[in-house]
Amino acid sequence: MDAAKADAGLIQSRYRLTRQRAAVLRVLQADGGHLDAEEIHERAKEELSSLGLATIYRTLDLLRELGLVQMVQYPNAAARYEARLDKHHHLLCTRCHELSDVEAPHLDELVGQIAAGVGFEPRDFKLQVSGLCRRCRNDRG
Amino acid sequence: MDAAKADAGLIQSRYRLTRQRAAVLRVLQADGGHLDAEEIHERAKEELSSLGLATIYRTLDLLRELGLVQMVQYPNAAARYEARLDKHHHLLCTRCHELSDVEAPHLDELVGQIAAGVGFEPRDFKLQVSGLCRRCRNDRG
DNA sequence: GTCCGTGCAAAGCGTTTGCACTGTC
DNA sequence: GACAGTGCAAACGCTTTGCACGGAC
Repeated sequence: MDAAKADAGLIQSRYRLTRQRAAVLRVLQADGGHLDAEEIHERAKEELSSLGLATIYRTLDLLRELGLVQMVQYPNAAARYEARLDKHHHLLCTRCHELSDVEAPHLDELVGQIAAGVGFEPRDFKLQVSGLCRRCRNDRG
Repeated sequence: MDAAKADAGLIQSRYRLTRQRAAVLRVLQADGGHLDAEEIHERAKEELSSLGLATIYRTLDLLRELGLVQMVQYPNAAARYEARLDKHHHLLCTRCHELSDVEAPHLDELVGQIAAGVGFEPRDFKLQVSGLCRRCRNDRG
């Protein structure tokens, strides 16, 4: 995949592209979901059994710094990571705890307006919505 | 203050209004800001020196359950609590780490639309914006 | 040979829990 | 006297760190 190669190149431009780092990135890009450090560790170990959890955390920091992964943090839960790069937001189902992605087309402007009103210069923002996902809603309100 | 009395009444309706609980609520209502458990502990101890940190956490859970306080959670930081009850959102300055409040008038509708688009039933949502506050922006971008 | 990256284990931090005690009804 | 509420200390879960080793330049 071209994207994967580009990402590998980005890592190499500033750091060594080790087997460990490649494995973590591969896991995140393959899954497309929202994995926590331990889940990433499990999966990456299938490929590189000696891999330690500390390396996962260090690699995730690095990938975040390079802008290759994003982190989502919800209360009372481990941080979750995703390779998805485009601007998007999260819907958390309070029943099945599934996290899904949505785009919010006009939110940028709205945030810009809100921030401008109080002299704040926004650099990034996250919308986190909790409620019931389609499935849980049908299963039983 | 009437509001304080009403809140005390709400606690009493389901739990005992102990000196510890009153102290925590008083601290939060007096400050109006965003304090973490340890800060609340410090301040409440001025009033009740024997107070333990575990009680602070237990009380905050209870006040949250009663809807008297809200919690804000940012990555790599202790949870912060505030007595403010109306719907609002947060601006976090990445330079001075100050957290400030804003209202987002038309956000409800937008969130409703976004969620409806994917069959999600929103129950609550939070917008968290990071960037530079007015002061830090002037001090030096 | 230097230095970056790693694995392991230990430490760190905010938070929660177990338990015996206390005060209120 | 029952029981909700408390303080203390220990345990918890996620994450970070110290340190000695290993491998790439």
